[in-house]
Amino acid sequence: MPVGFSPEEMQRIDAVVEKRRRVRQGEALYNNGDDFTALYAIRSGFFKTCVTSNDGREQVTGFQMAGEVIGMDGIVNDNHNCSAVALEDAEVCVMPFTMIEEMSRDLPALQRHVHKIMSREIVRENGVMLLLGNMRAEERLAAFLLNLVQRLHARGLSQSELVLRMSRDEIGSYLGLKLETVSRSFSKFSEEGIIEVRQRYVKILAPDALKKIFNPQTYV
Amino acid sequence: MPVGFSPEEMQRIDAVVEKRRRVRQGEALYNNGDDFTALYAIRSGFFKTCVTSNDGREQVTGFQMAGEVIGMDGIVNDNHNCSAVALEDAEVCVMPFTMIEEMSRDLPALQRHVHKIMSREIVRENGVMLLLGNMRAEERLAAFLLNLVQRLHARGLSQSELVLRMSRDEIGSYLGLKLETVSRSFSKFSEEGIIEVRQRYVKILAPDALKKIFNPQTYV
DNA sequence: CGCCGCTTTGAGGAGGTTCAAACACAGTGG
DNA sequence: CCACTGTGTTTGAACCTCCTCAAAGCGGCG
Repeated sequence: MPVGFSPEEMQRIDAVVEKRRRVRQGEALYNNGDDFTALYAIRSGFFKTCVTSNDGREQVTGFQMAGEVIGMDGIVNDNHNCSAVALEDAEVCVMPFTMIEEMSRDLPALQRHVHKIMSREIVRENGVMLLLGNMRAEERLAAFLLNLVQRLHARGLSQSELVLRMSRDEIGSYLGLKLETVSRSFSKFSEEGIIEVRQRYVKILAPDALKKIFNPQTYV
Repeated sequence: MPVGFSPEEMQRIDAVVEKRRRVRQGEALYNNGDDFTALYAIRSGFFKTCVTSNDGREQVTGFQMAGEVIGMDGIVNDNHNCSAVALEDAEVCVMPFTMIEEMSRDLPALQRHVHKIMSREIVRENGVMLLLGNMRAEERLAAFLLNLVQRLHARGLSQSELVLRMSRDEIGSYLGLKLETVSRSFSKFSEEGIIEVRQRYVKILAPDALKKIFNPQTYV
């Protein structure tokens, strides 16, 4: 959330953010087609968002963690275009979008903040498109791990150890790979001593090797 | 642009939109890294937007035509995250973003409009991710052609004939395929009597067949 | 006409998928 | 306590799609 508001302003902002909602592991915060009413700020827990083609193929479009905002997909058509499912028990702030719009008319800093959040999502998706369109399996997985650990580190967690909240299948869906390919790539990294893997526990032993895989040119 | 404004409001909106800029074929409207100052509404012409990885791989993230707005990628970091290149001579409205923000504080309908445009872009990119992550070459190309012709049709052009503004290479980059694969898929469609192709001229002979390829399940 | 960029087409190869089986681990119940 | 089940993961082998490399074709323009 942005900073630099007066006490009264903070009070108004708090009002938007006061409503909470708990989502249990496996439950959806919202589903494709649901009416759009609010954006959600994740207070705790871990989500995946995914879209589905009408013949049933699913694409995970992102994994979101505490501090991130989801639901922007619903604004265009007043109903959600994707589903957000909790990968672990979670709590979110429900921020009614009409209130956000109302307030951001009075508070330029908030307005700018909202715009930045949406723009950040556009830029993130540009990056995923680059990954899906150009990278090979191991590059994708390296990029994924580096991104994940970097975000976790920004939240005070380790920059080398992590416990994946999602299955191989969900990683594969996000990266445009089959779960077997994800598993094989994990094994390969492990054999090469780059990471240590035991199920969902991952320890990054050689972050530079991962970065080199992700972006070969830089290190040649 | 939204509707339902009073005369004075329209006047203010016109002021935002009054500045024009011409971009010749092959020139960039903005480049990756450029300072972000404005959004651009395309008045005429055709653009591609693309991101580049630091080892030089390029991913076309979209093709944009008259009536569409580009530049939202620049809002987060106050500089552009991708490049927008004209594929044919083009003219855009330069809409300074500070003016957009200022005005949308006064005009809720404009504010909502801005939000929708950004949300639409997020949703569009979700769709591309689904395409890149799940579809095979011919499905991608079918989806691409159908999307293109639908957008052209919405602008009063034919719903069966079109002239591609982009090369096979650019189509391939957008679809996560090599140009040869794009070319082969075109040829395959042509052999099957689904389309007629001569270089960049394409005529869709059997739109239903294309739709069937794009989304097999629906027609089984 | 001859050059150049783009496109088409072919042949061979690589990376990822598919199918299948075995394994790990958590939870359940005898 | 341990076998039993179910879900998720790993690993192997065969296959397929798409990529790579190469050459020829097309079309526009000086």
